[in-house]
Amino acid sequence: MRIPEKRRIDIRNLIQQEKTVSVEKIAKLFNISPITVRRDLEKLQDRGLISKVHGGAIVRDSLAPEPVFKERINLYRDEKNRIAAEAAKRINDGDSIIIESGSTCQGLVKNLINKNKLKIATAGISVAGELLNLLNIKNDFEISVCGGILRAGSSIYVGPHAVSFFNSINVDKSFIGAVAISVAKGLSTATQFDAELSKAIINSGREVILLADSSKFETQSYINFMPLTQIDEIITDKALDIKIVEKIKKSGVKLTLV
Amino acid sequence: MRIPEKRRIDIRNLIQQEKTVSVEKIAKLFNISPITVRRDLEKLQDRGLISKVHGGAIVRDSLAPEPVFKERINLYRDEKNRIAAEAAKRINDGDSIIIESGSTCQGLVKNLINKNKLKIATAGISVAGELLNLLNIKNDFEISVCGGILRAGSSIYVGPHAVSFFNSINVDKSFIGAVAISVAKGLSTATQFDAELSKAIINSGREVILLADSSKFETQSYINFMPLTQIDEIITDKALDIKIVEKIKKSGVKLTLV
DNA sequence: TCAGGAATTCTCATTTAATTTCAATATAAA
DNA sequence: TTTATATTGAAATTAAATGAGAATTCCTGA
Repeated sequence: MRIPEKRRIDIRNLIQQEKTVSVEKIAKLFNISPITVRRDLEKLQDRGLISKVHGGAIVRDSLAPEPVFKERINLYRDEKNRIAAEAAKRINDGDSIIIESGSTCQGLVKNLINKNKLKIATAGISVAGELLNLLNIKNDFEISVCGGILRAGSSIYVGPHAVSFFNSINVDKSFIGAVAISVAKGLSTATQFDAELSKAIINSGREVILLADSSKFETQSYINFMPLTQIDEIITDKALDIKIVEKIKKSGVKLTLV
Repeated sequence: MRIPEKRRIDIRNLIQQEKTVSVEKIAKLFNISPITVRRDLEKLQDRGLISKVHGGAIVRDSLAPEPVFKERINLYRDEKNRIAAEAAKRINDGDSIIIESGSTCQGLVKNLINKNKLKIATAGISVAGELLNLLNIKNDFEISVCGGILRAGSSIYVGPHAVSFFNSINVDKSFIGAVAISVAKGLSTATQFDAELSKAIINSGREVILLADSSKFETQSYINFMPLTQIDEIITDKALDIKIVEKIKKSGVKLTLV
């Protein structure tokens, strides 16, 4: 059974992740004709979610004038901040933690200023930059970055080196973001690289806490890499659909709405 | 599949990075005709993103988005640029190289745009940022970053993880910078961490090329970690004292003045 | 200031992608 | 089941992108 609307959401997620995707590629991936792809893209554009361009589509803010860009950042900003602030409460002085990449996780860094003697590891390039700033103030932090291979447009290090880094460490808590979350199918990402890395990060944490705003739920990307039951706690915003809330609660995963 | 809009974004990023780019250069890099380049530049200019000038285009800085990593202030800028340009001549298409951190080495990155299929590794945080920008245009590059521990105020990753990364790779050429160079005592650094890392990088290169402006010579820092004879070639500027020149030549290390 | 050369613009032909129109199919509602 | 609505894809039309060559403008050095 095909659900066009679900496919559109997945297409949007793909574009968000890859920044630029051709019509041809989408058609092949979803097994639909180019004309249907174009119609999907048009619908997504009408909703302001992407920009349709000749040959495919790009993320909405990549070449947009300044004000639009700022607006986009403010989208879900409050939610992300509340989620990050709640997540920070789970961290005790002296903890060792992993912070994944993504804007919500990056927000968590700003909430660490009152903590002491943390050991923090990350694969996120901008998270690392943020942590480097923090280090000038909190010099009792030990900050590690995984290293690995850079991908164009990506904000994380990937590859076997990155994965083996996380395989070689154990931390009290892993804070992960997510591109797409489905109660039935678990977490999914656009590429195998991202999946491998997230898996390694999840396996390194004695406790795994997922940070995601409510828009990420009941969507899917390409590679399902982890059932939701591997997660210990999900922190999201109150806008989450009540049906999804119940499904998550039934699955046994602790859910916190802020 | 070509997406013209994606190419325009890349062109704009290139102009942001290089400040000035010629039509000819863009045409060659993106494999398009000069007339198409001009049409792209006109579109970008209409959006207020760049300024088209005779021969190419220049940045329009007023609303420029901030780079991921801050550029460092440049003393000896001309000298460093000449040294970096000369160093780039040592690199052939398909080479694997290591680029150490430091402003001279960072300048080398800007000179890689006409190379192809390079494998590049680095420990430098700003070098990595610069390479990430480059990757959007040169997607046949494979860029690895070592990872490791961050230190406040430092621009490299250090620690056993960083050292073991370089111990596990072999490259055609290592380009290293230097804090202090003495013909008699060799290279020295301020901390044991930096020394260990530089040692690993030097040992990983079949050929080791030292880039340093003339102010670095006949100075010493805290830890001597490597005799000068381990270096294959030194590239520096013409202001280097003639006595030092002779001493280096006598030591058997190839010296190039630019 | 002027000439020669380079860069740019203009016009046109070709290729490729996007849109429109129409018919068929699937899904949802009565 | 029947009807209405949405989705899909094929074919034809329209639009966009590209590059070549001629005409024009800009730049540089005498």
